Amino acid sequence: MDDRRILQAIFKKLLNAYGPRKWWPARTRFEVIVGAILTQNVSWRNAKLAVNSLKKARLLSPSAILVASHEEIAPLIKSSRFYNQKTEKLKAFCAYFMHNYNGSLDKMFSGDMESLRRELLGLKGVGKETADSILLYAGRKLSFVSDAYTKRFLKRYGLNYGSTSYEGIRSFFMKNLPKDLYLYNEYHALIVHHGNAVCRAKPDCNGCPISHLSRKIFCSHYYGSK
DNA sequence: GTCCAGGGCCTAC
DNA sequence: GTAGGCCATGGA
Repeated sequence: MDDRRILQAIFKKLLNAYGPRKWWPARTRFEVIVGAILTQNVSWRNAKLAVNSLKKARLLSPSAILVASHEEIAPLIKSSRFYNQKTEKLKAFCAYFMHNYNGSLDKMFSGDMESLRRELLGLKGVGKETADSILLYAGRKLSFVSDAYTKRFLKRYGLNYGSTSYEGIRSFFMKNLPKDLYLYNEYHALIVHHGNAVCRAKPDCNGCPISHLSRKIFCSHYYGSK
């Protein structure tokens, strides 16, 4: 089987086993962006607590975040860890967003995807994973999200012998998957779910829905090799 | 008590 | 280009 077929077969098995993950769990596109920043290196549970605190304080809008002081925002997002840095990241994004797009998500996402990606990457606090999450889950753009889970996933199942850098992994998926938003959306979410909830809970691979598809049967605990 | 989550920045080499 | 320190919560 070539890479395309393997990726499709794995997706079908994951989707069948776990069902649609329905990402991103947010009510609005702006909430997706805030969540993407707040979930950096912290569990989604803790990030969500912070999002809800902002919402409760009526600070879940670009203009409100821009006007509010650091001292107002930071305590509200304490649960998301690194709250001082994340306060500045949120304010930096909102300043950029209001200044360049007048607070219009439609306007921001209307142009060329790769140039918007470069723009987002130029912002303080927006790295590759966050930029791609924003593009895919808030902008519905065909930008595949890679991360540490994806890297371990490919290693474990013996895929992608090429570059294992972030960009290498991203383009591996984008080259070998049909250009389908639903597929991009669910694939990343399923990899995270599989690595997080299942492989970590059952390190012996008992019940793993895709180990039989692996080129390199490697069922020891893949979290041992970050 | 330890470990680690849906990272990114900065600096040193 | 990459390795390491930093940021500094909350649940298991």
